[in-house]
Amino acid sequence: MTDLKTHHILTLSHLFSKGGKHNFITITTATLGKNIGKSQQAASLHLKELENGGFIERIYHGRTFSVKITQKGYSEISTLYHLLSKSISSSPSHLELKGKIISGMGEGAYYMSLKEYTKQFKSKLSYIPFPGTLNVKLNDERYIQAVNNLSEQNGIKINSFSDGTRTFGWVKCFSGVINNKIECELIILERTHHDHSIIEFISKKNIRKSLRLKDNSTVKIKIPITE
Amino acid sequence: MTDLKTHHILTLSHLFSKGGKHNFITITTATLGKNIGKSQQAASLHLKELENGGFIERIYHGRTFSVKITQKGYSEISTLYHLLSKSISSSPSHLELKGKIISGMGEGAYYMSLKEYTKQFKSKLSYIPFPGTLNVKLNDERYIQAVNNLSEQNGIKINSFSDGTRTFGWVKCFSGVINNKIECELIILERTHHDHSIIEFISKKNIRKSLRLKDNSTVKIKIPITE
DNA sequence: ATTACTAGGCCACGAGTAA
DNA sequence: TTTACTCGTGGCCTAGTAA
Repeated sequence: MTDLKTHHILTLSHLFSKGGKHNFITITTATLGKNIGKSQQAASLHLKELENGGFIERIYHGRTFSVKITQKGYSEISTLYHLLSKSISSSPSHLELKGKIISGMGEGAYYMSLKEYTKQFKSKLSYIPFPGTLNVKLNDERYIQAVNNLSEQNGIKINSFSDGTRTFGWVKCFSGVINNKIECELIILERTHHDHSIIEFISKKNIRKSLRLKDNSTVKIKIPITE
Repeated sequence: MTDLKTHHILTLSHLFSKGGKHNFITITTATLGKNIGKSQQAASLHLKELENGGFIERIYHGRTFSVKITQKGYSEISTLYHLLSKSISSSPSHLELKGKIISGMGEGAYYMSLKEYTKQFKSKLSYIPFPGTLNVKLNDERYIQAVNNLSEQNGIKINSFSDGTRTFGWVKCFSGVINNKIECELIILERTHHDHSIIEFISKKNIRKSLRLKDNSTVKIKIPITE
């Protein structure tokens, strides 16, 4: 009896937006119904229930009435608002991945060492990566999908370039931390189309050495999401 | 089919708070049910409906699953959040009163001219009021009730004092504007207990003269609410 | 343990309508 | 016009239970 029912949220919120917190506002059940996408009868019932619950108070002028939100009504909406606020803004705003170290073909290392890339790394990441990438195999579908989603976000963009013969694609970098210790960047390559079951990292340091990682070692990567 | 149903708000919001925006989170329908104050079955159904609606996506591992909020799910919660945000914060944050000018007994004018009051007015309102109060008769129950509510808020407090013989009560001031023109303060006196059908205003200027008001003239007062 | 089906109750809603 | 009643339908929820 004390809690606000979820189907009253829109109704109460509408009264709020009309200034019902401080003033008795004049409104008909028909227009209220239209505004909350329900019937006149539903609006009438909503008000009755809100009144019984102590969320609003009414003053009648013959058939019509004025309505005002009570302190209790305010705190209910306020509570909900802060609940959502928490959920949205202070929810763990990082992506967490787990996977195992594997050996790559030295391919990533080769590309990332090209001068046109390192120049951009230097200016955009403020460091020149250790020559070599760390390859991590994601063994869980949910991590793969999560990277998939991430890859559609805007990271730090390293532009593509051409040496006259061929084109080298863009690279998107997402800052993160491996095993809570080493700062690194997850790199998404233009050439890697959809398969993110193996991901690559670059860092200022030699990650493998710093963390004493071997093939098959498990690593945990946290990537903060900023929006 | 596209809109989020109100009874799913809590469910989705809970998934959010667990970090479900960026990660696939592992959760059982039983614990989810407990968290949203519903049964395990209801939680199961909610997830099914949210999935069908495209608000979440699931990955199954045998019987259990991981769940993640989709972009669509995010924008729904976000929309609701902003709706509430608008309702709460940018709702007309002023109290509006209407009433008619009446003549007082000169009583308020007398008290408010006492030096111990004017000293405090000078320091707390930055002006010494014109000697005389404007009395306004509120003829609508809703305005009276609104003032009733207001009187329980903290305005600018003018402290009570004693001259040795008797005590002069405190005065609470609420800044406002009469007829959109003259700045003034609604004063709530300690001695006025509950009846706010007649309210009094003080101002730097002579309100009656400035606005050419006579007895029975209708005035409109706006009092901003700051919280 | 887990998810999710079925059955049944209760409640929210809209149509019709009185006042 | 207005509010708000009654009544029927549909949908949300829980209990029980299968897998």
